[in-house]
Amino acid sequence: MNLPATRKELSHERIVDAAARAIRREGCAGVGVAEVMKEAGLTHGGFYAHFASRDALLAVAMERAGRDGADRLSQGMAQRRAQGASPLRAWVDAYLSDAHLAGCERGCPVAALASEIPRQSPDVREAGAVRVRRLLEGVRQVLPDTADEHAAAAVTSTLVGALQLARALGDNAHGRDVLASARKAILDQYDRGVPPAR
Amino acid sequence: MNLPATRKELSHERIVDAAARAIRREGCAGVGVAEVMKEAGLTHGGFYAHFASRDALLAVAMERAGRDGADRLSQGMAQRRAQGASPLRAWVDAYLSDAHLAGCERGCPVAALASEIPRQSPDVREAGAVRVRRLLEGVRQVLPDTADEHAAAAVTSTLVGALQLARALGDNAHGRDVLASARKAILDQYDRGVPPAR
DNA sequence: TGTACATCAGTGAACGCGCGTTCACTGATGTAC
DNA sequence: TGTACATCAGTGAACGCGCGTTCACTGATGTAC
Repeated sequence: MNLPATRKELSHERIVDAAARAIRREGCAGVGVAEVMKEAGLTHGGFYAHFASRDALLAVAMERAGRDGADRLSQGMAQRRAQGASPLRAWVDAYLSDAHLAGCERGCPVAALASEIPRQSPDVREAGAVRVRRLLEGVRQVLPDTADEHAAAAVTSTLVGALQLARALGDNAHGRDVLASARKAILDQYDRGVPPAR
Repeated sequence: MNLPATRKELSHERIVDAAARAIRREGCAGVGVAEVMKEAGLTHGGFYAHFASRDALLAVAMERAGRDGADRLSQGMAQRRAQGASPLRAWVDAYLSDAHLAGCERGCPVAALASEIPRQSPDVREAGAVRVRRLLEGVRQVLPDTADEHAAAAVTSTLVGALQLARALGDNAHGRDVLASARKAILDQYDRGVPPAR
């Protein structure tokens, strides 16, 4: 991954990174070519040397946002794991954290964009579907072996839904209540055997 | 409600109804003044005799979509109640039905729009927050008395999240799996005492 | 009941702006000898 | 090592289109007498 990196490749990285933030912050419809290029320190004219179209950028941005979101989530998880939390508890706490509630721009693109995905172009829809599948897989891996086959989909639904409802409520205090409720429901049902670490 | 109804009031109804469908079908960004007016059987020029701006229409459309979605949900619930299902089971089955998965345009606007709400104008955000609160309240009312104070928020999160993930997956078969998983998780946890009616 | 007029609801052309996309051009980087 | 040239990456003006919004006008509805 850390190959020589030409000047163009460095620019490309900055564009994708800016777009991955913009798509989560502004939504698919809010991503503008000129704005993204400006945020990458370039002018809009050069865009089409990097991407065939705005839609092509969106698909790549969706993928990048997923990996970036997963990275941040892993960091949050690692902290809680170090404090003795089970994998599931660490994941849930990181996903439903205040930082994730407020930090849409750096968070999970599924939570930030889920309801828009079905309305996007085929490439973007496919990239979105991949992010959903990855998220389901990630949750499945932190669930205890005792959880049945349905658990991952149900838990992922609760996580994504809770973050969206909390954000949609606007009021941060009510939003945090929703996150806390979802957290409690998930852990009561799937993390009973493990004692809370704190 | 069934007052005389002038010609203008009838037109107004048609505009709001068309917008309430459009906002769920196309998303907030996809609602166009001209398209809505056309769907209402009018030309775009007359729009500003009915609304101060496109944004004002969106706020009203959000509210109307919520009531329309609740009406449809009630119909689906009534059928299942007649078959002997508990209120919770009837609600969950109606909300996670194949009809709701496919029929975004006539369904719950929270499921159709949740991730877009935080990015809308203040009026639309407020209308969206009201829809979320109403949905939470509706779920609370069908939960058994034994459910704790957190249950409504957790169950609502699961319902909304499941529908969005299912739609985002694109593939209807996988989508139905997600809905079935969410349904099972909710009913196992909150509807244990009541025997399945079918 | 009939006529003249005022008001109302809607029409459709036009305006202005934002945005995706194109393209001729520039300055920098790299290569040949 | 130095010079000449080719290629590359990015610039910024311009184009075209869609869309929200405005407005002068029209035809229909309702009212006064």
